[in-house]
Amino acid sequence: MSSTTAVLDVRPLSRLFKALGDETRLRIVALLTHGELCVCHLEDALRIPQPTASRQLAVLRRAGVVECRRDGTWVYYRLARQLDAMAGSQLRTLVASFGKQRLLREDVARLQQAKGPGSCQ
Amino acid sequence: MSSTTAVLDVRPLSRLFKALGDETRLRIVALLTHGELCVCHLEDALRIPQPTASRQLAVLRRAGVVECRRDGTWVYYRLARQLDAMAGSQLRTLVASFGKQRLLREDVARLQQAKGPGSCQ
DNA sequence: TGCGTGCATTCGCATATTCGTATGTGGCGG
DNA sequence: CCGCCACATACGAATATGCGAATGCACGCA
Repeated sequence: MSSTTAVLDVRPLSRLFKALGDETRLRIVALLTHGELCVCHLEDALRIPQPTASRQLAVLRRAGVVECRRDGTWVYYRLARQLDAMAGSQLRTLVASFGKQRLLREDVARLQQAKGPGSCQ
Repeated sequence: MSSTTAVLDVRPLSRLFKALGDETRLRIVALLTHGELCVCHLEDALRIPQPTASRQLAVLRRAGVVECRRDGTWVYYRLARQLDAMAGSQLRTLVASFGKQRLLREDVARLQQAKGPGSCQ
């Protein structure tokens, strides 16, 4: 009856957008679009200091955008599967857009092979 | 050669996400998904004070998310066509998601007919 | 057990965002 | 011309967000 009741919960979506509304975080997501990366890779690729990388990754993690996996000394980040349907649609659209950026793809490939296949040693 | 050069300009996209990263603004966009509305409609539907509506609409306008048209005393807002390709994709995905929300559609329809067909008189 | 490395967190400060309140502006009617 | 209406904008206070610098923590290794 009343249109004041939340007929649509926009909170998951607004949380996603808030996390993506920062250039550094968006560049991180762009890189992760092409596969998982560890923090040192992101620092190198984006030329950002280590605490910045770590902090922005924490923001993305708290927003459910990324998740991480520890492998010995290194921590690998990847995009997380979205629980909210609309958030999932938006992130899939974003991944599709970034996937079309050839230069970005090449950047990531160069980055990964420069660091050796699959690790940071 | 250097991967520091901005291989991908994320600024238009981050501007869009920053604008959408607020619950009130996202609810406004959700309503505008179904057609243009004047400010007083938005105030009523969202139960927000007038300066809040006006301010958030200004934020959306400066971010290029919405545009407005003056009709006498009233100002009608609608979603704006996106210049940036990736921003356009995101907004289209959002519109598609919101369009599937039946309750929201009904809310808007009720709102518009309660206010009379096409104006605020 | 001590040290180095990769990553996370804390602190302090500068800047940005949000909201309520008050005020300004433009258009219409009397 | 005056007053009303819809809407926009200018404050000021509270809160949030950003970064650099420093510190903490976990893991691997000698």
